[in-house]
Amino acid sequence: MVSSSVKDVAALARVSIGTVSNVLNRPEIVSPETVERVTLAMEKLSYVRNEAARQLRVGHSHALGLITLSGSNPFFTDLTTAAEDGATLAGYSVIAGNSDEKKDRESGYLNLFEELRVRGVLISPVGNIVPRLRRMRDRGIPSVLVDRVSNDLSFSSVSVDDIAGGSLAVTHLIESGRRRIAFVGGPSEIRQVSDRLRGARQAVAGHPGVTLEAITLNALTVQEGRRAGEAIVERPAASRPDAIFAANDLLAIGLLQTLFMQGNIAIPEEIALVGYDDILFASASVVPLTSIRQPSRLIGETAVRLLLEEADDPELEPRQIRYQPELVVRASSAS
Amino acid sequence: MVSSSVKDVAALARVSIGTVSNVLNRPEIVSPETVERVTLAMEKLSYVRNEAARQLRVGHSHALGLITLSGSNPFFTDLTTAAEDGATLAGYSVIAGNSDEKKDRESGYLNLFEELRVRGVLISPVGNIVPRLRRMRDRGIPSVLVDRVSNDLSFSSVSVDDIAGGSLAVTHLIESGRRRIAFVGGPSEIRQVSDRLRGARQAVAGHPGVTLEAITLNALTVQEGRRAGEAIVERPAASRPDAIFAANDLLAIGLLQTLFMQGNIAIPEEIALVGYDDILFASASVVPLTSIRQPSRLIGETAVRLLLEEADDPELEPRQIRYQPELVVRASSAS
DNA sequence: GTGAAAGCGCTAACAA
DNA sequence: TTGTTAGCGCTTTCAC
Repeated sequence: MVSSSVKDVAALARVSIGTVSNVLNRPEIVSPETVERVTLAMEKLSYVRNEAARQLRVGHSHALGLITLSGSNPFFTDLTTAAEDGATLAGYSVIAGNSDEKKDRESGYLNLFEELRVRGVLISPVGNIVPRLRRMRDRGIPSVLVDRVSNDLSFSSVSVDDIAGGSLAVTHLIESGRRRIAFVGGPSEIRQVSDRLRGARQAVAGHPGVTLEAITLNALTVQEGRRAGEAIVERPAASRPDAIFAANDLLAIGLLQTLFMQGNIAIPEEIALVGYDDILFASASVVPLTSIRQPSRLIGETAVRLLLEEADDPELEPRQIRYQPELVVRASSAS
Repeated sequence: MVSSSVKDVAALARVSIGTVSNVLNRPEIVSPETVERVTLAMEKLSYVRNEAARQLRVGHSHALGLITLSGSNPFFTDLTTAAEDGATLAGYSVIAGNSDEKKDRESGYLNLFEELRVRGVLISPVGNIVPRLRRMRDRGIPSVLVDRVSNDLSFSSVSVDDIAGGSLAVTHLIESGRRRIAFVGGPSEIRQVSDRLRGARQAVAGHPGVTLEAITLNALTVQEGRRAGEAIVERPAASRPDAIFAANDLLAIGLLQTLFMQGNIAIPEEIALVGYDDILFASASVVPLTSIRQPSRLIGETAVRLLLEEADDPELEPRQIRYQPELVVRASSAS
C-alpha cells in the first residue's frame, strides 16, 4: 500500500481535487456538507498531505532551521526547546542542528536548510557566516543571530551582554579578595568566549594588583574542562591561580572534577570558581557553582518571534535585542 | 533575487536540464568537460537544489525522524548526537524532536514526519504507538524503537535491559545493607520506568527483610526529583527510606538538591542513592552519584543502522538488539 | 461553491 | 554522451 493523494480523496468524496485542497487550506469557503464528506474520505484513506508537493508549489517550507554551538550544553538545549515551543505556536516546526563549534558542520546544516527552503534560520555562528547569510537573505531566507550580535548590525540578533557577564564574574572574584585570576575558555573565534574574556579584562583593568591569565581550550565541554584542570593541578601550588572564571558551566564542572575531586584542591579556599550559563546542574555540583545566569528560554522565544516577523516582511529593519546577565553566587566562590 | 533552478543552470551552461540533473546525481556518466561547465554555472548562479522537488519526484526524503522522551536529558542528547553522526555518514539528516513524555507532542512529530515523508523514524515511545507505526510502515515509512522493546516484536528495537538495570541497582543497595528501599520514578506508562521498577521488585523478592516503596512522579526531570525530595524530607526520620533508587539521574540530582543540600540528610549514611543513565554530571554532583550506565551513543548508532537497512529492504525481519547496563558505584551509595 | 487546468523543480526513462 | 519529456502532489487562478 502506498500513500494516497488529493486525487484519491477527491475521487472517494466525489469532488474535484481543487475542492479537496480548499478544505485543506481554506475550509471556510467550502460548504459544510462538502467539508464533512471530504474529511470523511481523508480519514477513510488515512490521507496525509505531502509537504514536499505543497512546498514546491508555494515556494517555501513550514520549517525553521536552528543551529546552536552544542547539542549537549543545557543552555542551548533550553534555548532550543523554547524556540520549538514558539515555532509550534505559530504553526512552524524547527529543524535543530548543532555545529559542535565546527565550521564544516555549521556549513553542512546551512546547506541542508537551503535545500529545504526553510522559512528562516536561527543561528549561533562559529565562523564568519555573514556573507553566507546575506546571500541566503537575498534569496528569501532571512536569519537572526542567537546569543550573538552581528558585527555590522545588518542582521537581527538576540543576545546577552557577554562583556558585562565577564566583567560581573571577575569583579565578583576581585571583590572577594582574589588576585591571580585565570580565564579558562574555548576557541577564541567564538564570540561569546572572546567577549567574556574582554569583560574579564575590563574588570581587571581597574585593579593594579590583579593579574589575568587566559587559558585557551579547543571546546566548551566537560572533557576540555578536565584537561585544563589537570594542567593546573600539575603546577606547583604557588603558581596556580587563586580564582578561575570558566567560559561556561560545562568547563567549570570539568574543572571541579580534576581540581577538587582528583586534585584535592580546596574550592573555594585555594581556588574560587565561577562558571557561566547557570545550567540546571550548577546548583547541584560537587561544590555548588557560582555562575552567570542567562535567560535561555527568553532568547529562544524572542529569536523565533523576530525571525517570523522578518519572514513575513523582508523590509523590516534589523533589530538588536540584548539582555543583561545576572550573577548567582554559590559556594564555589563564597570565601 | 530568487533561487535559480536547473533550468537556469542548463541555460548558462548551454546543456539540457537532463544533463544538469545527471551531473547532480550521476556525474560519472557525463563527460568531464560538461561536468566542469555545469559546475561552474552552478557556482556562478549559486544554485542550490530544491529538495522538495527532488523528494516529490523520488517519493521520499533524505531525512530520518527521531523522537526522544526528553530534549534536556543528557542520555537522550548523546543518543541523538550519535544518531546524527551515523545518519550524516550515510547521507541522511535527522530531524530530532522530543515528546517531553507527552502523547500529543509525540503524535505531532509523527504527523510532521509523515507529511515530510521521512525515510524512516526512530522513536522512544510514550503511548502505545504500535498501530500507528504499523500504518506508517504499510505506507513505506519503517521505524525502529530506541531504548525500548516492542511488545509484540513486530518492530526492530535497540534497547538496554531495564529490568536487569533495576535489579542491578537494588541488589547493590541490598548488599550494602539497606532495608527500606524507595523507588522514585516517572509516569509508569513509560516502559523504561516500569521495567526498572520491575527489576527492583525482583531484586527485593529474594530478601524477606527488605521493603520496596514506589513513589510515582509526573516526569523524569530535576524538578520532579526535587518535589519527591521535599516529600521525603517532611516525613519523620523514622519513616524515611534508607535507600532510594531513582529512575534516572535527573531525578537523582533533584533528590540530592532537596535531601542533601536543603534537608541536611546525610548521603549515603542516612539515605543511599542510586540513579540511572550515568550522565556526564553524575560523577560531579554534590555527592558523586552511583548510577547505571547505558551505552547511549551505541544505541543511537545501531538504531540508525537498522533503520536504514530496513528502509532499503522492507522485507527484513525485525531484530531486537539489547544491551546490558552496568553498575557504576560512587559515593552516593558507598557505605 | 465547485471544477478544470497550469505549473512549481526535479528525476528518470527513453530517444537521438 | 546528451536531449526531450512525462509526471510526482499540490495550490491557485479563472471559469462556471
